[in-house]
Amino acid sequence: MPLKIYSTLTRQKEDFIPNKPGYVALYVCGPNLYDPCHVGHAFSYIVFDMVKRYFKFRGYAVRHVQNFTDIEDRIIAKAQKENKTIQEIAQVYIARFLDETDALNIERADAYPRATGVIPTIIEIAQGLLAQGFAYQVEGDVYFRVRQADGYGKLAHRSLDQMEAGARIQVDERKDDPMDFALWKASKPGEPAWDSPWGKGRPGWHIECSAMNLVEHGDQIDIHGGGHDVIFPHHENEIAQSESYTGKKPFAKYWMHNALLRLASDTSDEDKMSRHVGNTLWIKDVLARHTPDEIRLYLLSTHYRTPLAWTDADVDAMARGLERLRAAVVSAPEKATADRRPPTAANLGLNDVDRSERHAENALAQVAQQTREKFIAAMDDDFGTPQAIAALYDLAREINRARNENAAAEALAPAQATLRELAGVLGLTLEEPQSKMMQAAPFIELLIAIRKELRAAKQFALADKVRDELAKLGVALEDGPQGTTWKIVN
RNA sequence: GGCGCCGUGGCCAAGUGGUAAGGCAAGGGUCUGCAAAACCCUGAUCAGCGGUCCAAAUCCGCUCGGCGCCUCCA
Repeated sequence: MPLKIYSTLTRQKEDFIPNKPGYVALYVCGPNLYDPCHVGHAFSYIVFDMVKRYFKFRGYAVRHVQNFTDIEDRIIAKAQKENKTIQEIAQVYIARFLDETDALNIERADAYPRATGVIPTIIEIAQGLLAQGFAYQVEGDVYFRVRQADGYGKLAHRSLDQMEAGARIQVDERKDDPMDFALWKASKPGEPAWDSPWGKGRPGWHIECSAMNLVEHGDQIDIHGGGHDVIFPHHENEIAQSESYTGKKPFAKYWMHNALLRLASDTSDEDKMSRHVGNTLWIKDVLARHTPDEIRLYLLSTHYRTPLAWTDADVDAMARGLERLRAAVVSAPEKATADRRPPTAANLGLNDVDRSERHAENALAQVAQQTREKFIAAMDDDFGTPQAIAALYDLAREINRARNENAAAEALAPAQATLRELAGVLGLTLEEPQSKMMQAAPFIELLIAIRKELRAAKQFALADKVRDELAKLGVALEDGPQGTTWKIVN
C-alpha cells in the first residue's frame, strides 16, 4: 500500500509517486521576515517537519527547501520605520527563526534560499515570460497575464470570472486584467532596488518562490507545502509563473496545506492567528510555558488539515499524557533484576518463571510489532498523526503493564526502543525537560539514598519530609517496588 | 456575492456506509507504611429535522451554530 497524500490541487488523497524513485523534492513556504514567527508558523513548520521525518523513516531521501522572503512591502516599511536596511531587519528575524525552530526540534532544511539571493533568476523568469507573451511591461513594472496561463485558478478551484465578481477595490487601470499580478515592480525613491532590463526595481510578491524552486530543485518538485491561507493567490500564482515559464507540468506534483491555527480567547472570538490582526502567540512566549515535546504532541494530536484553536489548558493536558509516554521508555532502576520477582514466585519452579517471562516478552514484542504496523498505516493515510499517537499510547500501556508484572529490563527494551523510534518520527524526544535542576541530580540521588535508610528504619516522618521538601523544589519522588525514581515537575 | 471547512462523551480528538480509536479530567479498584506513578474497571449513537439504503456519525437536502479564503498572511 502506497503512502497517500491529500493534494489541494485535486482535492483528494492520491498515491504518492515521486518524480524520482526514492527521492522527495520538498518545498515549504517560509516566513516573511518583517516580524517574529508565531505559533501558527510553528504549527506549519512542525507539520512539514513531521512529513519530512516520516518520508525518511519510510526510506526516502528528502531534499527540503524553505524560503526566507526578505524583500517585501512590510519589510521595507519596517526598515524605513526603524531606520535600518532590509538586510539588517531580515538578519534579526532569520537568526530568531533558526533559534526558535531549533528549540522546537524542527530539523533544519537542506537550504534556506533568500529572495534577494535569486534576483538574477527572477529577472530571467520575467524575461522568459515576456518573450513568451505571458507577461507585459508597463512603466517599469512587469505583470503576469493571468488569462494567458493555462487553467489559472486550478489550485484554488476558482474561475477568473467568479473572482471578478468579488469586488476588487482598487483596480490598476494600467493592467490588462484586474487579476494580473506583478512579477517586477519599479522601485520608488528610497526603496531597495536592483538593476533590470526595465530599470531599477524589485521583485513582485510571488516570483521569488518560483525562482527559488528553480534554483534549488529544478523545473518540477514533488511536494509544495504551506499554510491554507497561502493557497490563493500565492501558490496559484506560483503555478502560473512556473508552468508558463518552463512549459513543464505539473510544477508541483502534490500540494499540501495545513489548516490554520486559531487563538482561543476568553472573549469568545476565535480568529485566525495573524500578525496583521495582532492576535498572536509568539513562539518565544509559548516556549517559555511549554516544552517542545508538549507543543508538538498537542499540535500533532489533531490532523494537520483540521483547524485547531490553541489553548494553554489543552497543551497542559497533553503534557500529562506525554508524561505517561515518557515514563514508559524510562528503564527500571538497575537493581531491579535482583529482586524483581514477587515472593509468590518462590513457590514456582524456575522453569515456570522463565517460561512465563518468555511468554510476556513475546507478547510485548508482538504488541510492538502491531504498534509499528498501526503507526505506519495511520501515517500512510495522509499523515494520520492522531491515530499514530493513539498507537503510541497503546504501546506505552503495554510496556507499563509488563513492567508492573515485573518483566526484566531486557524484556522491555525492544518495545521501548520501538516507542522511542516511532515517537522520534513525529519529532518527539520523550526526554525529561532540560533544566538547570538536572545539575542537581547527584544530590537528589544522595537524598534518595538517605531517605531509603530512613524508611528502612521506619522513620517515615523524616522520609516524608525529604520527599515533601523536594516536591516543593520541583523534584517529585516516586517509590516503586524496584526502587525510587525522581523527575522534574513544573 | 463566489469558493470551502467545521459541529462526535465534562474537555481535546480519530473514525467518513456495517452497530463509536486515543488523550485529559472524573468515579471505583489493585499495588503501597503513606503519597505518587503505573495498571484494571466505569461513560457518548455522533448539532437538529427530513430523505436514500438491508444498514449512516459516515451519502443527499434543509435548518441552526462556528470558521477560513477571495487583499499581505504559515
